[in-house]
Amino acid sequence: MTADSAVETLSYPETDTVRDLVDRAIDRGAMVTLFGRCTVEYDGRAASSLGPGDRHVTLKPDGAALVHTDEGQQPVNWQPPGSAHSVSAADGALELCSERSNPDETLEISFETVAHAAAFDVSDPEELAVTGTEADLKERILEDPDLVEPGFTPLATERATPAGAVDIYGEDESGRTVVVELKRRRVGPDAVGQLDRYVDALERDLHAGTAVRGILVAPSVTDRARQLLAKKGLEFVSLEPT
Amino acid sequence: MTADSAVETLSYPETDTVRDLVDRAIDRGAMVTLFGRCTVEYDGRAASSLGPGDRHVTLKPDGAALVHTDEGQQPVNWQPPGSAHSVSAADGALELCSERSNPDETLEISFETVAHAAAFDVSDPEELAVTGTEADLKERILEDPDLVEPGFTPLATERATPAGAVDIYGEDESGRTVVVELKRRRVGPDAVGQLDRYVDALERDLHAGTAVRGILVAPSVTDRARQLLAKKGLEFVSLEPT
DNA sequence: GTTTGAATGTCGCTT
DNA sequence: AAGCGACGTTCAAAC
Repeated sequence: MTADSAVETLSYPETDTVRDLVDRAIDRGAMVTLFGRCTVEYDGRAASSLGPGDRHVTLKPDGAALVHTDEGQQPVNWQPPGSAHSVSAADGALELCSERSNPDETLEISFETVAHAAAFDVSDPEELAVTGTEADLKERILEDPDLVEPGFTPLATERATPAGAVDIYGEDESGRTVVVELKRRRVGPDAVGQLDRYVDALERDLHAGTAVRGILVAPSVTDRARQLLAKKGLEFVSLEPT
Repeated sequence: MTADSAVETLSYPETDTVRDLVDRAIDRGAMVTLFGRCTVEYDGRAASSLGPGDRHVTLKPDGAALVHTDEGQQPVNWQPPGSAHSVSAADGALELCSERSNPDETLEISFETVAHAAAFDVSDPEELAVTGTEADLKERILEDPDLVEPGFTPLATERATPAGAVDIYGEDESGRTVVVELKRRRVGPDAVGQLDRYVDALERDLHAGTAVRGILVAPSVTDRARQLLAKKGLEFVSLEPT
């Protein structure tokens, strides 16, 4: 791939010209970006309408489409990967359409003016390596179970219960069954509910009369979550991710 | 704004040239996009490392930063709005840095090659109008409460309880208190837990002995959620958003 | 394909 | 600032 072939750009192009560029780029699996004044209509899981304004549009070769304004981390409109992009020129306006099924969703972008268009031939062999996730926290506890409490012995991870898979399943110093739910950050009531369902499911699953301890491991909890923990007879251990 | 001033672009620029363009664009509140071979390091709530590859980078005037590969709807790396962008040229490589505090987070992008750079002056006065949301579902039920059940009378929305605000609070035909939790799509156990907390909180809040009915309104429920509903003595009404 | 829960979730609203 | 819940959440893994 030569430098010249990797990027194709147009500034304030004729509609037919940019249509051709976009069409060819989609065909060869390039990434397309457009900037200009446009309107956007979406219909699918919900429906939305966006009046005229300057936006940045990205069409990815995997079928994803993104419409970004000058504000916000999230696109104002989008289409998920797997959608089919198409382009046309009607009445001097550039029209982009991205459709998918299951669920049926359509995104239509109509450009009044295209200020800039570009096609990029992308090559990205690298995987993102993330640390500091819940999975990391789990590994840390498995290496040093005393972080939960002295004498804690992990017996299984992702142990199945009727209420779903438990993060860490084990027993305490005196042999009582312990369920540990991990969260990498401060938790609210939802996580307590999750832990409670696991404890409940295990108490039913095991022999009657078996008391199961539930321990929530997280950096901290909200007030409501703390109350809910107390009410449910569950415990909390404060532990920061590395 | 003239057509010529709205967009500035460079293809395979010298490092110093693109640094100046980016610097000026950040200063004047323009949106910047770059495409080229780069590495990305993030450190903050988590930490990540991304080896060399072709990516598309966006710097927004509100402080958001986005790094997109050729795949996926979500950026591979990013920085939220409110971050401070800076650019420098070191050893012939273009370096972008986006930092924020609270929490402290840093995103560093190092370009081996910049294939394309652009600065866009954005103007977007329009608000996005979305329909088909939970708020729409609520309005629909308030207009026609029989959708929940014949004889249902809404008394309040967002009624405060110790467990949070209830979507719709009302009473049934026979005067029993009813709590309605709305979901615009198929729900899992979390929504049942939420409804249960509201019912529980209201039964404590009202005079002792007052039975409170809890009704989950959603298109459908998962198996686990249905079991949890039954166990908690809660009800379910199937209702699709328009 | 459905279900489940994590996420650097993000976003908006209320306290 | 913190808490809480919605979101066209998206995403990946398990079933």
